[in-house]
Amino acid sequence: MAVHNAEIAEIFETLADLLAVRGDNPFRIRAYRNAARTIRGNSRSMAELLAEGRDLSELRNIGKDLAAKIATIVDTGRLPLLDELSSRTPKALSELMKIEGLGPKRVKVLYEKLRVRSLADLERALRRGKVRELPGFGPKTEQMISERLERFAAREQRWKLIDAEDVAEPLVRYLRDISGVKEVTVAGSYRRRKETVGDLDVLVTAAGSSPVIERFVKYDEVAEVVSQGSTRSTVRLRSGLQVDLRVVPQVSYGAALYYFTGSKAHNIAVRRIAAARKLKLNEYGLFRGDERIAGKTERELLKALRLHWIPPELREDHGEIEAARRGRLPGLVTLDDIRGDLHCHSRATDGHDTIEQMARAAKERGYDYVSINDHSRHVTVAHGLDRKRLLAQVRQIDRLNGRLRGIVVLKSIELDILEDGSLDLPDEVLAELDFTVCAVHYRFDLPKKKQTERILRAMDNRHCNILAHPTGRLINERDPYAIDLERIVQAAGERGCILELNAHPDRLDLDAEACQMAKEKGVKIAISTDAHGAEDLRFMRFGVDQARRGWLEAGDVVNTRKLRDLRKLLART
DNA sequence: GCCGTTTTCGGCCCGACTGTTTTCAGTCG
Repeated sequence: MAVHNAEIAEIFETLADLLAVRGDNPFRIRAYRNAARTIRGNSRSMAELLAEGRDLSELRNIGKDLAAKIATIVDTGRLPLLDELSSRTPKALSELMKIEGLGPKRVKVLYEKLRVRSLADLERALRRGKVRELPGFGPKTEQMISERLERFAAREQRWKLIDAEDVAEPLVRYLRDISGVKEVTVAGSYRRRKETVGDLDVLVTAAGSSPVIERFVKYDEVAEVVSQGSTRSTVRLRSGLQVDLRVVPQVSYGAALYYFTGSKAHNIAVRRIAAARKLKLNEYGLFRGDERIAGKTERELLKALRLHWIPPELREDHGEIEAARRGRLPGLVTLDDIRGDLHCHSRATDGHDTIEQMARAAKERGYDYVSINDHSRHVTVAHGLDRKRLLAQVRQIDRLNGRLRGIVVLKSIELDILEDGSLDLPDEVLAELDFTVCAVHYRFDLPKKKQTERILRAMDNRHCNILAHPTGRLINERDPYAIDLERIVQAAGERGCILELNAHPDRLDLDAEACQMAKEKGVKIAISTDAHGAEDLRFMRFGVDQARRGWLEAGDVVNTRKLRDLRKLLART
C-alpha cells in the first residue's frame, strides 16, 4: 500500500512536536515543519516521484537528509528517528500541543512534573487542581487550559467559505458604522479564498480616538471575549466562529493587510526577502532602520521589495514568490472571463426551476450559453431521465433555442458512471446531445484500484466529455472516494476529457492542488455550479476563487471560450 | 535541517497579548 503524502507530513509534524518538547534546536524543528508543508501541498505523491527515480531534494525545504528520510518512510511506512524519539517522549504529547494555549514548554512541564501523557491524564490533573501549582502556571492558566481542552474534545471543524461569509458580512457592516473607522477588511484565509476558514481575521484602520475595540467586544453576536488589548482583540461569536480584530493606523494599512492576509508561510518567506535587502517588514510597514519606506498599500510594499503583484489566492508559499520575482505569475481567471455554465439541473429531475428559467437567469448573468444536465435513470431518487424522457427534453430545448435570443441552451446530461464503468444510457442516445457530464453517484466504497478503473473505463467512452466532481468529496461531510487522481488526470489528458471544478460551496471539487496538477498535464477544466435552481448560478464565484488558488488562467478553463470554440474542445474523436 | 542578492557557513520573521511575574516567558498568528 503506497504511503500518502499526508502520512509522511504527519510523521514530520509529530517529530517536530516531540523535538520541540525536548527543547531541540528551533530551526531544525522548523525545517521539519516546512518539509511537512511542502509534502502536504505537493500535487504529486512522494511515493510516485521516488518510483520515477526523481531526486526529492529538488523540492523546496527538502534537503539530502529529509529526502532520505522520506524514502525510508515510503519503503517501510516508518521512520526510525520517530520510533526512537517516541520511546523516550510519548507521541501523545504531540496531541496535547494541538490544544490552544499549550505549546512545547507547558507540555514539557506537564509531562515532567505531573506525568501527563494523554488528554485523559491532563483532564485528571486539571480536576485535581494540580496544574495551578506548577511553576509558571496559575489559576487563570489552569482555567484557560480547562476550557480549551473541552473545546478541543468537541473538535469544531473549519467553516465553509459561504457560511463564513454569512457571519462576516453583517459584522463588517457593523464595524463600518463605528465612528472613526475608515477601512474594514476581512483578511486571512477568507481573503485568500480558501475553501474553508478556521476563524475570521478582520483588519480595521481607524482614527486613534475611535472606540472600535470597545464597540467590537459589544457586538450583539459576541459570546465570549477571549482577549482585548488596545490594537487587537479576539472574540468568540455565538455561532462558534472566532474573530480576531486588529486596528492599525491608515499609513500601515497595506503592510497590515499583507501581513494579516498571510499565509503564515508566505509572510515568513516575504520577510526573508526584506531581511536580505537589509529591510525589516512587519505589520506597520517596510522599514530601513527607523524609516518607513513603504506600507500604505500592498502594491507599494511589493514594489519596494521588487516583487510583482501577488494575488491573495496564491499566497501559500507554493512558488508564487519566485514567480513574482521573475515576473512569471499567471494571469488568473476571473469571474468576468466566464461565458457560461456547463452543469445545471432543471425541474425534470431534482432541480426546482424550468429550463427556460435557468436559461433566462444565465442570460441575466451575461452568459452566452448554459447547459441542462439532469440526472440519468440510475439516480432514481431524483427521478433520473431515461432514453425517452431525455429525447423529449432534447426536442424541448431545440424549440426553446428557436425562441430565445442572446443565450444558447446546450443539450446535456449528468450521466451516471455505473459500477462497472459503463455509462447509464446507450451511445446512440448520447449522440443526440451536445456533450455529457459523467459522474459517480453510488458505490463510493470501492477499493482504490476498482474505483479508479471504473472512472478510467467511463472515460474510454467517446461520449464522456466532462468528469463531474471528480473526487466526490463533500466538505466537512464526506471524504473523497479512494481514487488515483493522478492516473485519472493523466488519462483525461490522453483522451481529451475535461475535468470539472464543481463550484458548489459544499463541494469545490477539484481542490487547488488538483487544479495545478491538471494544468501541468495540460488538462482543461470546466468550472460549473451544479445549480439546482436559478439562484445557484451565483456559486460560480466560489469555483473561480478555487481555480485561482489552483493557478488557472482563462485559457485553462473551457467555459471562458466562445461557444464555437467550446464546441471544438468538447468534440472527441 | 535547509539554504544561498549574507552563497557551503552562519544565519533562520516579528509583534501583541496574557498570566505570572517584578522584568519576562509562553503562545499565537
